[in-house]
Amino acid sequence: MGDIGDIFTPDAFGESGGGPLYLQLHRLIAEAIASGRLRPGDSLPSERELAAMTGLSRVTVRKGVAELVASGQLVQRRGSGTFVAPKVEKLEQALSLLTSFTEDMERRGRNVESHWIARGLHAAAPEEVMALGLGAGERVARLERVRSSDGVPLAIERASLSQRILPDPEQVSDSLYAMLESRGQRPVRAVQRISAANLNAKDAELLGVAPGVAGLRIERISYLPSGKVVEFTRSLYRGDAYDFAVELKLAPDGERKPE
Amino acid sequence: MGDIGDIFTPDAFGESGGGPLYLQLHRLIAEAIASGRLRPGDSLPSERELAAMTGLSRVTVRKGVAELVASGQLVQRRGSGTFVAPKVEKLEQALSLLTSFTEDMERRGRNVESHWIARGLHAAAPEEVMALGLGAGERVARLERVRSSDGVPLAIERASLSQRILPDPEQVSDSLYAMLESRGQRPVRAVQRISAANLNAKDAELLGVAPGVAGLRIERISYLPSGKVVEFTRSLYRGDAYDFAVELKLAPDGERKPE
DNA sequence: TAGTGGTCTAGACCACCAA
DNA sequence: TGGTGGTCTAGACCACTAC
Repeated sequence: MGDIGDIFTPDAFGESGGGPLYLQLHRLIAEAIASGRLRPGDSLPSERELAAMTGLSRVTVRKGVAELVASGQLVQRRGSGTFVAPKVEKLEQALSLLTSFTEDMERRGRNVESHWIARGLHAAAPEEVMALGLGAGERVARLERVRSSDGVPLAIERASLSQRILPDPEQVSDSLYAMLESRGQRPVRAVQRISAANLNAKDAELLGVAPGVAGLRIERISYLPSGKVVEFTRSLYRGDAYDFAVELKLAPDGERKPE
Repeated sequence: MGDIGDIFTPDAFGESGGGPLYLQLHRLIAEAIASGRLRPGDSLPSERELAAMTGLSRVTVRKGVAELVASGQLVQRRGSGTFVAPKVEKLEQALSLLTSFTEDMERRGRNVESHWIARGLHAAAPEEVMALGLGAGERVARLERVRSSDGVPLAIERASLSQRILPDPEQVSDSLYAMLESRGQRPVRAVQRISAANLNAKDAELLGVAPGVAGLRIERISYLPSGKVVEFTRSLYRGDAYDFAVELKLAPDGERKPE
């Protein structure tokens, strides 16, 4: 037997002085994962068993486990059990090139799946009017989808384009950029803003992770050579599945801005 | 009186069919914040009061509140109460220029405070040997500090440099880059990797937020003109306080990489 | 000292999944 | 059907803060 039976014993608690009991349990599990005694896919003892093994109440066990679930290290399935989360291979992506998700994935030889959540023409929200520089009453095409690769959901993409640029959103199949290119309206420049946020319940479900897991939020506004705005896209990437890479250069003195 | 008394009534629960009670409470509070009925700095009723007002148990109230604390919307202070988190002004930073935190802040006229956590020479960790390309037995200077502006902690910075480049880490006062420049070893190029992660208890405390809040993790390796590595820095930024901005360009055909 | 959040318990019922 | 996680309760004690 060995492994799991030895990890969770009452001895590890109480006198060890390691603060609250749920934190001690948390640490115990985290260390077992880090050290490889618990490996991705392994199942943990049930909450009730864990409680019996450690001498804690089930409520306390749940609290200790909850944080590991919230940070994506454990996965819980009702009726089934608690498991060590499968390791996600981190994808590295260059951040300074204006490429589309489809192209990125194809370049590294991975397949792409898109699951449409919504696709259609709508009245513009104030945010969209601002970003796209729309006139009064102008409608927007909205493309909302989950992007996956090899069956793993990686990102939620919510794109908005003026109806003038994309009158028929239903025509977009896989690659928006391919579609735009065929219409001679592929953007050549874009500005992105990157921040981090905890995923809410809805977005977490779309990405197949627990609510509260950290996600990368990227807002992109891209432009035609003429300077006209093409798209306004808000994306949410799984924080554990993505690494964005950027190369920085020292600004030449001439480019350093005053103020 | 009005406001707060009206928000939390038993009527809002039970029959409304909105799923688990703690989620209903969560939604109730989140909406009160979003709509401005609860404003930054406002205090919520105590957990016991809230339980009495809503007819829920205190455990359930705590669970409903916990998620808002974990995502940074509420702040709890033991012995004092629960409050709506103060609004943090999001700082925007250009990601394509190789500048230091100190310079960034000065450029926008904000003061900088550094709180040293550790500063000294150590045996190199494997990760550091890799990143810095160290020889056997070579020691590293470690600089670990919390960066704040106007009293608000914004980032944790953990920098490692070869002892050859920075023999005496104690000499670094505020700006590492200023120090390097004075020694003629200012980097001119760097590569960064950006991802998102939930802050652990230790880092969260350093940044003055609740554990589990989303943070932006940035790893930077920077180089001298000669191509030699200067520093390897791992930073954690508060996800709610930072926006990194990048400009993207279409890769000219000649630069597009095969494979 | 009175009130707050932080921890912990024992026990209950439900929804779901697998055999 | 038996076991799993998901929700919920009432009550207790502690550590801390503000007065």
